[in-house]
Amino acid sequence: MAAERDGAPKQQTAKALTGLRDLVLKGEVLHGERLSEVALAARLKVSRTPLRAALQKLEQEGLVVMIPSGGYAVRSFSRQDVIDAIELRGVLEGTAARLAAERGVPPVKLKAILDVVASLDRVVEPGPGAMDFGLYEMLNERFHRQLAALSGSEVLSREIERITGLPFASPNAFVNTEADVPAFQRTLVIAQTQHKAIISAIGLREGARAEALAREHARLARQNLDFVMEEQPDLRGKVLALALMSS
Amino acid sequence: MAAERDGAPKQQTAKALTGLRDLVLKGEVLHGERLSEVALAARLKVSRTPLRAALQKLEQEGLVVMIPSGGYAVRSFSRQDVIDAIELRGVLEGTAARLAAERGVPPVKLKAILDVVASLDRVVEPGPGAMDFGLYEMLNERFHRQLAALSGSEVLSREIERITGLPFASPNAFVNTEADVPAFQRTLVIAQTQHKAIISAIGLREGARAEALAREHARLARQNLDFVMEEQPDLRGKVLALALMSS
DNA sequence: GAAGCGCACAATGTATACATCGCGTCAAGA
DNA sequence: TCTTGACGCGATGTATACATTGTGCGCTTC
Repeated sequence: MAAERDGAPKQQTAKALTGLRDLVLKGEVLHGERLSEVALAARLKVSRTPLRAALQKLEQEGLVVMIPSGGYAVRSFSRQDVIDAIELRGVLEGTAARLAAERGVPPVKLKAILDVVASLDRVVEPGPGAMDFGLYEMLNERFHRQLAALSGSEVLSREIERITGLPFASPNAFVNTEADVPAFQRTLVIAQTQHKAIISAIGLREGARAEALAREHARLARQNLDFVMEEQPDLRGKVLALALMSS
Repeated sequence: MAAERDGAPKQQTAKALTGLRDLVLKGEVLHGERLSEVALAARLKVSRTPLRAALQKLEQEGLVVMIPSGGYAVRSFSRQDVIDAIELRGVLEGTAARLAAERGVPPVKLKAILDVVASLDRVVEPGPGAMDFGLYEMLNERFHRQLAALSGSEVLSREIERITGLPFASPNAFVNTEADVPAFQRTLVIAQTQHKAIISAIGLREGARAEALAREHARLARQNLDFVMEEQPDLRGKVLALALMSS
């Protein structure tokens, strides 16, 4: 049959995409390993056509690379790559913050992101029970997405979304790890302070400050990376994204 | 036949890619127009499969967008989009310059880009004959490519290459126009001065200065854009890239 | 006459068959 | 024993056939 009976036809490529991403992120395919199209197609229960489309999209996302002779392989990231991706996110988000400050943002949008900040406050503040990390991730992602939108630049937002797609460059990349280490929980408080400062700077039209703050905010991720790599290497397994790192 | 007899099989997708890019850049397909796969495939003498691959790559490059209901359409860029893309190139190249300065670059690489600068000097300096704009474009592109490489960051270089792929964000976007307007030739002298200053700052490990200079360097493109749009609208036709602008 | 429904066409999304190219293996010769 | 060549397998790249979905037009009805 040309299209599937049960599953929703036309979403085969989405199925292949999410399936492939999972395989890569969970490390079920190793670095440099050549990705056999037929094997993957059989494994994901899709045809080769949507699978190749998914492979192409993953190449665009940067998770796989083309082999000169043909086909694709899982990309392996050096530690320097991870550092650079985090730095780049800081630069891009910094630019978004600066443009938002320089160009001004409509009050309704400012209010919306302030609401997110307030919600984050309630999550971060030490309460009786354990912190809801899932909720934190959701709100944190929303904050960063809205920050990108504040720039008013479609081009920039797209680029931020791209770099954020790299799993270890995501704003939430190290949140999972932090759940187990009490010292890490304090970094979330620091992050929240920076969130507030960034929005404050934008509201005051202080572009340079907003840019510097957003850059520094991304630096937090690098601190966490250094901590995981050098002081607590046993935590590496808990950060899914680092499964892609070669060294 | 499954593959072509005459042409090199496996390069059909490249053929479709370059052909499609030409069609879009030359404005032979209008903004928002739905791109019919069968029609394009027939026009470019390729099958639908490599054509769809090319369409997907062009979407990655940002020249076409997906239609929610399916298929692709030529993306139309607002003037703000063009401005933002230029700004973004400045930010990214600025980051490359800063990282190069902060991290240091091997002397052999510094020497290589200095050679390019010297060659540009010879092209820009007023001589008896007319200036060789083709040579300028080649050297200018090489300078910007090597500048990106000086950062030592693969991630950043890839991103710069991406944004530079947008025709109006290319360092050479407005060079063609300048050939006719004597006043524009002076901007090339200014640009060359900035080239030298950027490399100087990198050599002196002055990261902040290098970043600021590279940003300002991109600003030159925006000046040219403003000039074309507001003072000499008749020149718009000479800048191929601006055929993509809607307003 | 206008609005809503239904049908037919055309377009995309998917599956699969085919051709070519790269790579490994094996054998023969030096 | 090492090197070089050819052969075969398996892989990707390409073409095409098929199913489904979205869209536009015409008809019917109020």
